[in-house]
Amino acid sequence: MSNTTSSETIPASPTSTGDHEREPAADRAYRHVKTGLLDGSYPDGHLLSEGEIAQTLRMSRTPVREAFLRLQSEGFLRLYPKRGALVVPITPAEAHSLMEARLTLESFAIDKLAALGRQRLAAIGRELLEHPACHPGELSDAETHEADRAFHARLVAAADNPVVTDLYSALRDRQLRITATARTHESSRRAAVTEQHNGLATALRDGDAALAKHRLREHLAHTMRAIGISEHLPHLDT
Amino acid sequence: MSNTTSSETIPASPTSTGDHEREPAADRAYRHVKTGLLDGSYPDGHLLSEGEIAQTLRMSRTPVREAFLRLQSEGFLRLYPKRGALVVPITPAEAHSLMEARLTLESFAIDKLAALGRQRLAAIGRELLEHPACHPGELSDAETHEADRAFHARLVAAADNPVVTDLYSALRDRQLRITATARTHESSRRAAVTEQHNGLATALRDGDAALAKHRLREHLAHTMRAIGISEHLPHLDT
DNA sequence: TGTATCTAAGATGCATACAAGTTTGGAGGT
DNA sequence: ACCTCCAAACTTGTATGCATCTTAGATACA
Repeated sequence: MSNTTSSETIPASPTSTGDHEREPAADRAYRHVKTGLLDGSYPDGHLLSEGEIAQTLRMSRTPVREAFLRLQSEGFLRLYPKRGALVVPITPAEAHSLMEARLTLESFAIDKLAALGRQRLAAIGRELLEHPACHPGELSDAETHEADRAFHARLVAAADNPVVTDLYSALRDRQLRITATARTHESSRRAAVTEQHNGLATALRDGDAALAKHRLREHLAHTMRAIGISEHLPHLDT
Repeated sequence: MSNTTSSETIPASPTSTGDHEREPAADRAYRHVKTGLLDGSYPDGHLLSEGEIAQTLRMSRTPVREAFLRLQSEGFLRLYPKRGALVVPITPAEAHSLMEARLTLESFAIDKLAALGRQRLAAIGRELLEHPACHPGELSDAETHEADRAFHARLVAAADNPVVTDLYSALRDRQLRITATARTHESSRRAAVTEQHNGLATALRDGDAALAKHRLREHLAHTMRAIGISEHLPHLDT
């Protein structure tokens, strides 16, 4: 048996190039269900079945099953053997936990950048000040959200820790579902959020890690208030 | 169509009761591959195929595929379309990232407990002082490792944030693979590790969060040194 | 009415078959 | 010796069928 095919030539592209030339069925299923989850088509506690989705998308259950597994690992679904896929109910407690986790990881990024040197903080601060999320403009709701996501993702990525970056992006997806569910009129918050982003980026540019973390915490607390959950967040520095 | 079966009776047990009465094939496949990954049977860069594993375990590719998907989501494998499953190579950089992430999450736990009140810190400190990981004893390597894992997991769980607890447990599994790969004679470290656990628990019991975080950082740095990676970890408090 | 039981419907778990992409190695020309 | 091309042997992607488990609801009975 020729099983031990070790140390081959390194495969080229793990992530698809983004081209959607005949997208795999599993990916379509994944996107379809996730979209439904995010826009509220599948409410909390809803029980999905593989066959149901498969029929809708005109494909077999196999790729749908794969999509379900992915969504379970991301915390969106909970699979019950022989029963179905439960849309994980969003409790205020979970939303709170998510926010705490975000605060933790973003604070880590700031701390690490600070440990790497004030100039690193300043560099990312300057970069973020140029970011769309720091400038009011006529953006659609979706664009605004995407800008916000990119802003925070950029900060975390700057810490140059791929493990943390991955964890963080998974959290953001979950939070997206929460904010989408608790439909708050984004537009009214928008000005405040832009201002907060500016404040955070400015603190970074000035090399003030403590202030940056403080403003980050305020920013997240503001979001929590907007979606109506207890805005208390622990202080992460002694 | 009777699709909208919302708000059903809440399903009972998501996690199997632990009984292994005819364990599902997918679980067997998962355990088999993960074991092979952890004990080094599948070295870095090895290319696994579904069929290979399926043949070994005398089952079809379907459950093996499911196991591969799970392992990919946990960061052990990287699936290449039509090519195979690559055993993710462990680079020193990744080991470092993992440790930073662990430090971040465990430090969060300490901070949150401190924010919840000194007595909460003390309570978990007292509990951890009783833990096997704090007492030298005649334990096998596996038992020692399990105790260590449980010790840290308990600390994180005490912060009462399920999201963080989940993230942390995933990280621990990945670290297990690293320490298993870089076979260091655990036994020689054991006394020192036990001492470090004691020191950490004692600091917690005394309500000294800053000292606890310091000792945690030292503890993790010690581990990093033992497996031969750069032991530099950022200070997470300003 | 209330309750135990049985049955049918619907769900997943897994095996199997086939389609399609990728790699590899050699035949054949230069 | 060195390309070029092609075919066979891999791989995964997906569809389909059947076994099994779960559960809701009808039915029979007290």
